[in-house]
Amino acid sequence: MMPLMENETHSKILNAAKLVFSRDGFNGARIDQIAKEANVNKAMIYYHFKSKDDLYDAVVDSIFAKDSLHLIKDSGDQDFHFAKLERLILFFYEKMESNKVERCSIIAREMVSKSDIFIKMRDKYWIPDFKIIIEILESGKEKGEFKFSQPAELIAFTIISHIVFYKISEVTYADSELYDTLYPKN
Amino acid sequence: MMPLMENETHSKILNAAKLVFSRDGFNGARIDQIAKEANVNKAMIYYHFKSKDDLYDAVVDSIFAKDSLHLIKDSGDQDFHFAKLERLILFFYEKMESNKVERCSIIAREMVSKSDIFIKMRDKYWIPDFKIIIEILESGKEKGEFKFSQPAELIAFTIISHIVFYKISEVTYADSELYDTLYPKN
DNA sequence: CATACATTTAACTAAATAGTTAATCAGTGG
DNA sequence: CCACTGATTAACTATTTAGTTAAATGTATG
Repeated sequence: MMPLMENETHSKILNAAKLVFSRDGFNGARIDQIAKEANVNKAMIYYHFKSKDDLYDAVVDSIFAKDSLHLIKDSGDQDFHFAKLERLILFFYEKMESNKVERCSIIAREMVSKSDIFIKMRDKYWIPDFKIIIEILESGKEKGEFKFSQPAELIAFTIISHIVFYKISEVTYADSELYDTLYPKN
Repeated sequence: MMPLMENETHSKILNAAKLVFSRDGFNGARIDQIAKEANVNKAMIYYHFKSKDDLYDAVVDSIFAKDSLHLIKDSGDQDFHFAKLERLILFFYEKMESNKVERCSIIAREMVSKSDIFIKMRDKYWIPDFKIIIEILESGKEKGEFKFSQPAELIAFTIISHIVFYKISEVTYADSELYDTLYPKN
């Protein structure tokens, strides 16, 4: 069979790795366990990926790389900053929804580590999203559509961090007595 | 020398363990490294603690056990719920400030794990704090001092989560270009 | 079929790491 | 000064774990 869509084994490994890394963290994750859950011989992991680090890197990229706010920054009506901001917030919320558990687990753990991967995530994925929100807040303020006296960075931070923490907590408080009240729809 | 204050070696180990566990996470932390940073022979760790898990447990307790909101719940003026809430929020903020890096690192990592320790932290330390805030919000609403239509749980969650995430992010964005704007005083 | 190339496997290695042990040291009381 | 107790050490063990290898198995192509 020709490699029609990237590669069957490759994606089986990547999917299992997503689950195991997000469940157990990088240091807690076991290559043998990933192989087992991918239903694949361990050596296949090293056939497709250089190392455990490399595999983790691929997992992080597959979760974060494809949904920067840049993708929709310039779509839709450009005149109304409120609608623009609303669209970005909704997009960001929905991106946190997709792969929620994997994404949130990795974010939470990486936020407080100082690994190379963390630096990459922060500077390559998070800060650019931050800046897009900041940009819209500031240009909306210039046009008189928004009014605020705090730095735009702080407003942007408040918006983003609230969504992120709300989603991380959804993972945290699942099975607890508060869950149903905090997350009524689920 | 008599063991005048708990034990010299014991607390040297505990302090080093706090640093190492919070920096590297439970699975990333090395007993040898803790021994090294505590300036203590490795076997001393097993003389004072049953296992790595037991040591981690002690670390978590030493960071979280001593500052429940219960401690100040009934202090001060009991008539004005706004002042009461303000006092609790301030206390909570200050408790997040003390041992900030260790506390936040452990919280962030434990939030998305499902370990026994996590369940203990959530049910023994976090949810009780939640409930104290909820209680005050509700009794303040009854007396007509507060007005809100959302469930009190959600308001309490919003208050607490914002402080927690703000502090976790302080650890996250240290050394980044956004740090000075988000955390101007430091 | 035969050659080449990609994929897969079981068995192996080397290093790391949590935990143990048996011996030693230092102080205290009789 | 001897016996006892708690504290401390260096050396050791058993296991786990990331990573390797060499051989086997397809799979396509001339």
